[in-house]
Amino acid sequence: MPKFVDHDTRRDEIVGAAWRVIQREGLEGTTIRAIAAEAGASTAIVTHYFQDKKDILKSALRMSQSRIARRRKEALKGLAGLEALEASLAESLPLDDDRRLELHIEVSFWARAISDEESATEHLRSHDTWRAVIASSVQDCVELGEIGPCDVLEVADTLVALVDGLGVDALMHPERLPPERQRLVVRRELERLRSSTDHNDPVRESRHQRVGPGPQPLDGAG
Amino acid sequence: MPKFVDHDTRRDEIVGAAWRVIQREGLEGTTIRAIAAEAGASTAIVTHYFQDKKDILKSALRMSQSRIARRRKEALKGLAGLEALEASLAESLPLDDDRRLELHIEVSFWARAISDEESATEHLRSHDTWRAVIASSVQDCVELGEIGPCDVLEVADTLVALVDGLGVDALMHPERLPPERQRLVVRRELERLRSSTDHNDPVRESRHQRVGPGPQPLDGAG
Amino acid sequence: MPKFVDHDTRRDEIVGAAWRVIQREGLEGTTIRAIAAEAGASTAIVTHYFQDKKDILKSALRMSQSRIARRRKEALKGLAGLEALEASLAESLPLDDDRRLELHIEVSFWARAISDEESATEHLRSHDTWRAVIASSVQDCVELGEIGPCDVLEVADTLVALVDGLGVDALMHPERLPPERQRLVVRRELERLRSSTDHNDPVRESRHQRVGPGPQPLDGAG
Amino acid sequence: MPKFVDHDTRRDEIVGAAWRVIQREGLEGTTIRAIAAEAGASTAIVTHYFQDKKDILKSALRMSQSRIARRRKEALKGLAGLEALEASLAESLPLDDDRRLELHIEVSFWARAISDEESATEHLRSHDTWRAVIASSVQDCVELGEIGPCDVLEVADTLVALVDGLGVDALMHPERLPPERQRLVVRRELERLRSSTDHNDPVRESRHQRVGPGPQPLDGAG
DNA sequence: CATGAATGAGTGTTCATTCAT
DNA sequence: TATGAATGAACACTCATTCAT
Repeated sequence: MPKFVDHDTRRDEIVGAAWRVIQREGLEGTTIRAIAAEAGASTAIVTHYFQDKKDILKSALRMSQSRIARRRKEALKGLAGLEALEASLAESLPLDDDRRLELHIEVSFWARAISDEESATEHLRSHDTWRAVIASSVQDCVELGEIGPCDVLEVADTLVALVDGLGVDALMHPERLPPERQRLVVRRELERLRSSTDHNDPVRESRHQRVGPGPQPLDGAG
Repeated sequence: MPKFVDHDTRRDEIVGAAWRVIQREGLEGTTIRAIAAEAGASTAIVTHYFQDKKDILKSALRMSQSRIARRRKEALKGLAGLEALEASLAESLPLDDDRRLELHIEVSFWARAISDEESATEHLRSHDTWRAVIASSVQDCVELGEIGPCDVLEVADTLVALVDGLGVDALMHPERLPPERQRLVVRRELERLRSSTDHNDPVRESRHQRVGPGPQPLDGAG
Repeated sequence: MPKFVDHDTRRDEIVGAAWRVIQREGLEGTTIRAIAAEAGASTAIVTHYFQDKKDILKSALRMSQSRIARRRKEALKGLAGLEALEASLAESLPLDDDRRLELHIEVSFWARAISDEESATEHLRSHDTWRAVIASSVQDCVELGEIGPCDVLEVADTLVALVDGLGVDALMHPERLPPERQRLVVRRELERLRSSTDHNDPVRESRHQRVGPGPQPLDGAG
Repeated sequence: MPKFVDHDTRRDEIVGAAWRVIQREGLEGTTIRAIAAEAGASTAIVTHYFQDKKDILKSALRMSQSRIARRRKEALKGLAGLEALEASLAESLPLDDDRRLELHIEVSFWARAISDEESATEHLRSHDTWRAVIASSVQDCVELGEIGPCDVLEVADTLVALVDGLGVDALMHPERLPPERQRLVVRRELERLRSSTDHNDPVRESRHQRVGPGPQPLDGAG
């Protein structure tokens, strides 16, 4: 007659505890003991639900990544073009406590992803997905004519990098980069993206020819 | 008289060893023992030259920061406007092994700066300086007429965030963002910055007279 | 359910091991490693049952103090007057191996109690109790008429000091002060105490009726 | 051309520094570094003037012992009998800062003398000398008729133990046993010694009218 | 399912000591 | 004579992990 405990629920509780510890103590200061204490359980229960410490941390990271990914997807619903793009980018910024927590977890694993091959692969998996989403969203803007023809992947790399950097800067110095400031930076970037391309293109409807190696998106020669 | 050893030189050697260990093992895996071994010395030598572990790590970070800062300053020499701005931004990117190492060290301390107040202050010190340098460089571009009037600080925040994000992305996924790709992203961002603002400035030709070597640093299209 | 181990028993075992190490190696030579080895366990077990080293040592001292206190109390049972006093004092002397061990532990902390405020307070707590017991016992002798009226607290200070000094002298030089010698010193001190005061008490015979087992505890002269 | 430094003077300075460190930090907390710092010299100089740490500590103890011994001897000058005895005993009590310091040093080595054979021998050397001095002084009192015939060595053991215990008690709890209290305890002890014996001396009646009836307290021979 | 007991490896740090100058 | 450099051993303590219950 086992206790009525949902295995997955218990796991999620522990991952949640791990999140809070990581946020409070940093990844280095995160110990199984601390996670157990935060979850109000014994030390051994953590290794009961997870293989080992690595396993908990990986789970914590993955849950963070999947939550952010879900948010981004949901942010796109009902929107299109630049509006959708901006909404999606905003989901990766630490605009409120929830997103701050999730992003903090992610950033905590960045250093690891630089040194460690396995962590790098893990990170690439999620990062590539995001990059593809952004690229697709940019492509959508182009097709809608909101921005002129351009190297979509390069723009995606730019936006991803901008939001990554903006996010970590805001986490480190929230008073310098409060939510409104972050939004402004992203909005202006998108405005520049638009104005730097579309004003050169009076006949932009026809523009969709753009594809392939394409014209010179940057020097506005087109 | 004591043994002939230059105190500062020895300290630098140890900091160098610390760098290599941080790069190889990550900040968490960096132990005094490992640093000592890397420096080819005994454990106790580290606490002979440094107060404690915190002291070594702080020294390692500061040396990294000051080297990057020096590079940025030197990159500006003899240049002006967008050319100078681009050169300075490039110095913060992991374009070669030296810069990769230095940036890796910096990024390793980011997570710490989010959780820990003291680390945050330490980071802010160096980050603010950089932001000011970039802002001043942007202002220079405006005055030169290379870009139109704009919110200089906001643009600085954007560029700093972009380079921060681009740097860490490139460190994590060097094959995805090789040096040339990084340069391209930055160049295009500056390009957009120019084209999105200067068309609002009909009198820019006159202003361009002020400039030194060349008005169109990026594509020379004119 | 966890392993069947009695927590307190295990703690006592470790304290016992600590005692033996302190006796053998001295307080300075007492390391957690040595205690663990003496207890036949791993190093970490000590910090499993105790907060830290300070905690073990404090426990070791307190157990020693409480054992001695218990002995003193038991020694008084069924006795009164000088007989009781002598018995109680004797319990603080290193007359056999058990008492030698316990006293050795106590003396080991004396130096600490001189320098360190906290240790001093800790020592005072136990020392005051003892002094009060002795004073009360002396008072009893006075009331029984075995010794004449006197400054009871001063006599208590004297006896406590004598036994403290005699104990440590005997621990350092057991061959010079074997058990019989220690007993003799105490007995003669009490003898002097009696003979130097009781001539002032002409009515002491009548009072002696009150006493229990025997009125002339020391020489039985009546 | 060597510096003009008197070897012995320098040694004494270091020993003095060691004293202060022992008093402040306790014997366990006394490190060569701390002694060197206290003496305002480098670490290596300590091992230059002394073989090793043991050597410094031994020297510190011996200097303390010899100072106390010299004091005791000087205290006897011009005095005789009980007066001399009391003066000599007083020199072993922590009645002022100097004596407190010296006694503190001594007591710090007691625990060591219990465990360690060599320290015990070292202590015995000085303790025996003192005991002999006291015994001789007691003998002097007997011969002067100030106290009656008695077991001189036993009385010496008593007085030595009393002063040892009183000294350490006063060091641990100076507010409980201020100088005056210590003197009182010793004086009363000597008074009891006198009054409990001298009435047995029929040839001294004139001197001690006041004595009572009392039997011979110790041998009960009557 | 859950837990306290127990461990061994490893942490930063301190120490007395030796060495070259 | 004097000193900083350098070391290796030892310290208390923490950790992730395993085991028996």
